[in-house]
Amino acid sequence: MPVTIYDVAKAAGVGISTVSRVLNENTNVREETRIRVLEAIEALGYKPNILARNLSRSHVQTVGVVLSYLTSPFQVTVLQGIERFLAQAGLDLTIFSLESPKRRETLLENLSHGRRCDGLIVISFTPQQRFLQRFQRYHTPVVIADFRDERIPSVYVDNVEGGYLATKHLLGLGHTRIGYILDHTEPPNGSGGNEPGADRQRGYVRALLEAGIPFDPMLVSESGLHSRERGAVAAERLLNRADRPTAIFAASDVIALGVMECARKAGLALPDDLALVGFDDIELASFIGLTTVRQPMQEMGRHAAEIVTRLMRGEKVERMSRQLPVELVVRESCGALALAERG
Amino acid sequence: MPVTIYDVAKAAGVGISTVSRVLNENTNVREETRIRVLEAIEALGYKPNILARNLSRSHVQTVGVVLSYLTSPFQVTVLQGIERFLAQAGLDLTIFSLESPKRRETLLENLSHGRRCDGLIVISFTPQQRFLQRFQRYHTPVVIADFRDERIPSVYVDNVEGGYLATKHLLGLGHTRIGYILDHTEPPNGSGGNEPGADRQRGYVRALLEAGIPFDPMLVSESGLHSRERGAVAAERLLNRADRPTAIFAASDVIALGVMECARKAGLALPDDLALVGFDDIELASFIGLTTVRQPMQEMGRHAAEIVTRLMRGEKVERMSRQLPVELVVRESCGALALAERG
DNA sequence: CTGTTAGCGCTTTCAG
DNA sequence: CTGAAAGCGCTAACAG
Repeated sequence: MPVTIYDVAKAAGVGISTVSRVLNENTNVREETRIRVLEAIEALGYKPNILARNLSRSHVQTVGVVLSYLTSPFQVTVLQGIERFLAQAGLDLTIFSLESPKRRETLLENLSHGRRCDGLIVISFTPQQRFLQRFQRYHTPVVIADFRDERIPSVYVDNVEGGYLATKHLLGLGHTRIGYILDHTEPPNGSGGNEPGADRQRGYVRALLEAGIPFDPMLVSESGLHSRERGAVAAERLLNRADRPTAIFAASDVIALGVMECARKAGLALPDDLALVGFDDIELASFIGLTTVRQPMQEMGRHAAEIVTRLMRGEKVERMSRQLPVELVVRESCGALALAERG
Repeated sequence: MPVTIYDVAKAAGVGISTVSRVLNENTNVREETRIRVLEAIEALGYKPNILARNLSRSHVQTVGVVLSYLTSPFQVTVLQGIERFLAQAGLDLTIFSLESPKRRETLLENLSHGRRCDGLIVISFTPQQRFLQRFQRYHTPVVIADFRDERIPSVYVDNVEGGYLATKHLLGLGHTRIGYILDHTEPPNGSGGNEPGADRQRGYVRALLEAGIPFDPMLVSESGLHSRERGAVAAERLLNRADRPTAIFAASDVIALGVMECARKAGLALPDDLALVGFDDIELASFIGLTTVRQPMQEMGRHAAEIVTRLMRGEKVERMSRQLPVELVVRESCGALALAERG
């Protein structure tokens, strides 16, 4: 029913390959013929069938993005950066949300087989070796955002530096008992790479040591996830101690939110009773006046998208992996939002 | 290079159509043969080529979601609901972010032509008639979330009721000068349908009238977008008046955030100097203790996804359009986050 | 420059 | 039940 390349060819009085040529902007077509074909296309309202084209070219003009939670402001912001780049590049973006670690396996299993996308961007984790190999066999480039892995192109920040900056700031404020809350130490599926949370901890420890303060493992708490609830629970462990810290460095703003919530319940006022520094600088941070370490989230996405895109086109990419800068953003440390007694 | 259906057929000593049959779980295959084919598939590590399958079946196993901003917590939450449903249904999800109204035209233009997705979910706006027709010609079902349009399946809430509930609550608190901030009155591209913001205003007016308070147009302010910044600007117009309102109903939580920011700058304490009610109940609302009208965002996404999916399969859908309930969630109205003087 | 022809890998009649 | 063969609509050699 729909008009095909044959209809156009017939209408223009040429062969289908000529139509294909003008469609693909191949130069080997006489201007005159080109016009004629274009007119036929216009007249018939012809639109190439993407499915057929995909099969022929064996690609799908799509890049996939694998992220763990659509609920994470950080990941969604990275996604924004990716989306913008891809949109102007004329590529489709399909998202795969993990939600559970087990889905990660099965998803990657599927993804690495069928040609569902021409390139893949993975946010905040690194796929296991076998998947990487399979993607390679299919010539599907994979790049990671927010995670550093020597094996594949990665876009990340200097998390050690970030942790250092945050801690240093707290130290500068006169704090000596500084807690640290991270998501988790162990990579969920033990597949190499540098966990951001662990790196931030290294920076934290380094700053401590430089200031002559011994590292106290009891001051580190794991939340498991980057979520407010879990952050609050992790904070509670720290804040319930007799020798509770006077300041906390949270590995993400979302966790910091949990800390705030916990502090509020405990009747601790920020920043007087408890100083707080987050990480990421999500949109919300400026609203609540949270001091944090800013990561260029959109930029990360943009770079990752640019890299996969070029790799997909077979272009040579100069810097396959890129480290982006972090920056400490000092705010009133939630002072603007003082506590009020609950009803 | 990769193993095809022919390789499997040869290895199993059958014809390719038989392999195809077992692949598609067609019953007309002798159990014995089936096993043999399955073994060959296993042995060769065969994976069907999706591109070829797509061309043959002329579909892509993908549904597209068109949203205006990936920065909108509301839309992202609806997206979550969609994603969950689609993932378990084994369908891919590709997202199209608008960002600018002009992109909307070109995007829909493209989308409505090529078979890039088998179904489409549009969030918070309604496509123009010509696009709808084109999608219909291609048998691509379109459903809308967060917008009601008689022409196509829509999932929405009773916004009039929502506005009524919010206003009624404020009235109950003793307020008589209640402001209303909405995104915009005019549909950006004048394409019919019921604008949520306008409906909420109807509920607002109704509540006012019922309480014997005349509707004052000067108490309504437009922000243009659902954004904190724009919300703050719109709030400023209201709050700068000599006869400023003592309460504000914001058409979204994000706008309410802007109102809070504005109030903070103006030195107004919530909820004492200014009462506030938002709309949506985004994740953040509970954190800051904002009273709001909850919409079941994930549910909206889920329903929309379910409807397109069934429509794609040619199934009959009982209720093509669905209205979901709204609910007033009373919180301390930001009282928990009292003001503190700025440095 | 341009037309012919052979696939891309799978689904789907249509005969056996 | 099963195989042969004809597409799906487009791209890409390969001859002119």
